[in-house]
Amino acid sequence: MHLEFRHLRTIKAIHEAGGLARAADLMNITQSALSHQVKGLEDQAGVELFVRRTKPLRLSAAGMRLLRLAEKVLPEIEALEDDFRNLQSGKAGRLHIAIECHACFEWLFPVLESFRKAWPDVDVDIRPGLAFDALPALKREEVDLVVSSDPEELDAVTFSPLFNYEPVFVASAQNPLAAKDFVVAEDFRDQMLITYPVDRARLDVFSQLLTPAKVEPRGVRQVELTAVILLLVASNRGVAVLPDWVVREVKYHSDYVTRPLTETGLTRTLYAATRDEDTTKPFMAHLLRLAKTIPVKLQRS
Amino acid sequence: MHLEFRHLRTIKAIHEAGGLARAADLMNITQSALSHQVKGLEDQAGVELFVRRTKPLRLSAAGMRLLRLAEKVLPEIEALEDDFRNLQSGKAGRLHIAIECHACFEWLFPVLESFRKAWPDVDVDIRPGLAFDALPALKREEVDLVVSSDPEELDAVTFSPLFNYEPVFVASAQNPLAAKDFVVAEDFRDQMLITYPVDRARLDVFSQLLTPAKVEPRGVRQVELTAVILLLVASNRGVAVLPDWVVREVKYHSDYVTRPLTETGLTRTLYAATRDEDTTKPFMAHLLRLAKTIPVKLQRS
DNA sequence: TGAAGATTATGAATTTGTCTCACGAACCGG
DNA sequence: CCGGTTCGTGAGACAAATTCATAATCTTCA
Repeated sequence: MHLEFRHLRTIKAIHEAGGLARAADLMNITQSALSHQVKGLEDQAGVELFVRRTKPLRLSAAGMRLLRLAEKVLPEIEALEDDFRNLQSGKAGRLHIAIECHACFEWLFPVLESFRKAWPDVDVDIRPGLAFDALPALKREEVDLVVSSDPEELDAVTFSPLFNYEPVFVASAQNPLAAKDFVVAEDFRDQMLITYPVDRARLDVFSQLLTPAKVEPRGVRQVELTAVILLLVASNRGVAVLPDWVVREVKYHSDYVTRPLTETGLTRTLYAATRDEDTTKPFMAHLLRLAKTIPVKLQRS
Repeated sequence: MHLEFRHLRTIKAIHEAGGLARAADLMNITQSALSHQVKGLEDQAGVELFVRRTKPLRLSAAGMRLLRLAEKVLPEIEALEDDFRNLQSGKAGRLHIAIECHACFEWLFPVLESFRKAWPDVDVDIRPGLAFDALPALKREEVDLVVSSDPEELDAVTFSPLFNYEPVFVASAQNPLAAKDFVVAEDFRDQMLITYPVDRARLDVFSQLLTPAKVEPRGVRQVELTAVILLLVASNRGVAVLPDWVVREVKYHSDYVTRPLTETGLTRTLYAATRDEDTTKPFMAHLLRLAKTIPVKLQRS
């Protein structure tokens, strides 16, 4: 059986117009074409779709069954076409975000909340589990935006700077290092370092400090949640290096102190990587704008 | 946009096969054909359905949207084709019944209950409101079976006899006519006659007795429900003529008596009228068989 | 009942659209 | 870099849908 949407539209039109001839008008098609079409359909289905006893053609029981299908399916198609129109006009789209930096949830959520209100038809999602290979995934269109602090020269990909942050040293007030005004690489040698469970290359403390200085801490413990890291630090089970905004967000824990890394402190920049084609899209531009302003406001409050 | 089922199947196949070439195999079609098809679809939709950056073609966001439609719609079509197959094989069908005889509900319900168990895919219904014109409605396929006690010679329609019944006179034990062994037309002249609210031609008491004898009762009162008719009769507010099976069904009311009409009693036959084409269908044959046996059993019990 | 008007059916010709074939281009893994 | 794989493209073959012209029915109304 070779049913097609055309047939569904035909059935619906004949039902609504109450006859073949009027339906043909409605569809800007010849009455003859409809007659042929109906005949072909009935042949293929092996079922009489219309009562031919009466002259203004009427649907039979089987025809009614088909009509019900049509009334269920045709609106679905219109919805799809609507969605596609939105996609074309840039009102809708997909915005799947990969974050390399593990702590970015903290400022990203407020940004996305604000974004969703403005662009309800954009499919927003955060894709965890591709901390590695996030940029290849971007090129493959598996994700549409990558948050990273390591920009690369990449074809067809733009890195937009979002905001600066400072990775800061966090330790218990009981920790001897709390006495120092700032800490340096060597200070980590006899410390237990608590980090997010990601590759060392993605951790500022290693990429910016320890690896260049060839310093290995006494031990490294990987912990998933920021709150738990701070808990462990506060009870002097180890030290950590976290972006300043993270520490500020949960400053009500007063059992730990923060110190700059190196005398001057480190400054890093967070970037959003997007495909060139997407970067100009209205909703993407809007998101980038939000991601530049909202985190800064959060830090001030 | 000219979406067709073909496209939905294509999208689904490409997704499942993970590539154009394999999908083409799956659909017994050339890879080239699929390429053309996809291109045409994308042109019409104005949306990229696939990510072409990667070599084994993958669905884009818009493609996924289309895939979701496909997965929703395609099963619906299969369900329809299933239904049509059942219609063809005679497992399914429509059985809308028009009853001219107002009291037939009494035996018809048990019949239909039994029938539905055997033919769950047949759409059974009783269509009230066409006591008149039931036979034209049958020819127009608005209904599929008419229960009537007045067979006619009609082209393309078969009248199958179901069972015999006897219209009997019912009156209060207080009514003087209760003293008679049987009643005749003249006896009605000074009685209040209670009938169903239908045309006189459809009432046995008129068509078989009073109209031929040109007798008019003192008055006629029309009442919808059998139980109410018997209630009124029992309290001697009038007399009635009902099919014997009806009276037997509710015999626990002992305040009324029944008497034959005329010395020998009347015998009538109930018929089922069906379109010739339907009469041979298995489910219709089954229903007719049930309608011949079940009412008889009911009368005996 | 018969004629006019409306509605559907049919066959041949035409147009439209889809598929195949053959080939080329791009990509992947070793 | 090269064979193998996958996708894209254009031309021609083929199938299917539509139109045109006309016939066959049915409905209505006088």
